[in-house]
Amino acid sequence: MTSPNKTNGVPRYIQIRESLREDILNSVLLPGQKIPSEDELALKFGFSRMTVRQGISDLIDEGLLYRRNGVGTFVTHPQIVRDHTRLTNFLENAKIKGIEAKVQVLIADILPAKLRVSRALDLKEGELVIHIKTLRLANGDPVTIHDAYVPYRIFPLMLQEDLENHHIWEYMEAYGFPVKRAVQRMEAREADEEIAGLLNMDVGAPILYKERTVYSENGTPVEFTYCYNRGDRYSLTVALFR
Amino acid sequence: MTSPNKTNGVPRYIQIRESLREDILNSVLLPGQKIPSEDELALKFGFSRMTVRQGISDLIDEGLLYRRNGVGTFVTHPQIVRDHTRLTNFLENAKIKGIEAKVQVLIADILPAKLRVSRALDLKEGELVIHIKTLRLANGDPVTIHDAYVPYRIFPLMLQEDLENHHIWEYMEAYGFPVKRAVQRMEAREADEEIAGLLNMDVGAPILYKERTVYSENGTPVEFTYCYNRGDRYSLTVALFR
DNA sequence: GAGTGGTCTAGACCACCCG
DNA sequence: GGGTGGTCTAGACCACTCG
Repeated sequence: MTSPNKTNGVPRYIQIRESLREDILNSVLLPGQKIPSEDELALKFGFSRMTVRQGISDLIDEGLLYRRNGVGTFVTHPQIVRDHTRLTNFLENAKIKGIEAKVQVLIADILPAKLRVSRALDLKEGELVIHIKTLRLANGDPVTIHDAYVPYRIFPLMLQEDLENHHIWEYMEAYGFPVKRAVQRMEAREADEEIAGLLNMDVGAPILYKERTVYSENGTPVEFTYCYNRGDRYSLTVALFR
Repeated sequence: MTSPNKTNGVPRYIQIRESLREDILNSVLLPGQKIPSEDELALKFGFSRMTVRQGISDLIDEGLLYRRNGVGTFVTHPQIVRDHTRLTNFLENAKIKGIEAKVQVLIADILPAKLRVSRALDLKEGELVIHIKTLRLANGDPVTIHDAYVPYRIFPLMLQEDLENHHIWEYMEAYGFPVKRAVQRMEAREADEEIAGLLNMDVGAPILYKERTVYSENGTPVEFTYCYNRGDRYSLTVALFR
């Protein structure tokens, strides 16, 4: 049942990784402390050093450990809120934070892409896009307006889906285009009349304006969205690496 | 001169990596295209497969390639502006974009940390922090105000440095605390009188407000900064991953 | 079944850092 | 010099995907 490269069906580098992670979470290994050397771990687990390295590398990518050449591998100080780096959607986010989320579809139609949208989605100008405009409410208060565009060619049936209770990303994954990354540009703007009306705020009040392009696993752009967020109800946290 | 694990002093996995990168940049390998299998590459370069894998893995981390189990390794569609994900500082950024940058120090003093700052920097309340307030100008126009706080305990000599022509991160690295990551929270706000005056804009105009905590390699928080960016002159681009 | 990536080994030598 | 991570080998078997 168990193949030679696994124990209990779990790859060895994952066993090492999870064992180390547990030691860190349970304060067996403390922040700043050196963990056992790769040779020691290899000996202790009875795995080869390359396998140990793979497990450690995963934790380094996660930011839980860091290596210093010629010195050792150490536990990172755990200050950082590690999430918020992740691309999550409105419904997921609300669930995590225990907020009652609601999505109201304002517009759902199909139209030819304008220049800006076609560029972002790598389409010819005028190629059809699905346009979904939504208002998002948290605990009953409007916080965000989304103007989303997705290529009709890739998702011709998107408008038949339940867009108020499921996020389009779920459907994108089902259609074979799992969402993988996004690039977003933000700036501060004043609310115009339409935005102010929908978000229930004064004209001229500050909003966080955001343009976002979302890409699937293979790099295909699958969504371009203009977002308007209430300045006083919405903040965005991101992590950057050097 | 050349050690057995290198050729021309360059590690083999880096040779493979850069060779593949060049092929992608020069469109020898096109977006969506399958690259040669790991076995083929190993044969072609005369390196072992594990070494080839290491080179490929780097490019996957960069987002240039992606693997599909049992199928192959493919070139990502190159839409994404890959940088902007990186933590860069004002001076570096300006240099890249060819903007003439200037930093004006408004305040540089030492004082006890208030609650917010002490929390972010993991200090006791009242512990000393260095406070550096700067105005940043791009091509002569003010765009950003920074209110930065760094732990006095770690960088007692920071105020002796040339803060207008060098970024504090350079000194942090020299002191053994290389900057590695940051978490920042953003929202849209209105300019108050002080901010409006310094940034040469109207009171009530939209600004992009940002709080940032910067961490060094080992996870120590080394800087906490309040940033006020002109809404009409400044936008921030970030990448997120799922 | 053929081809591909995923995992793993049991070694090896090197470069780096520290006392 | 001794310990550490960095790089590398020449194989191996497995799991997955596709035609």
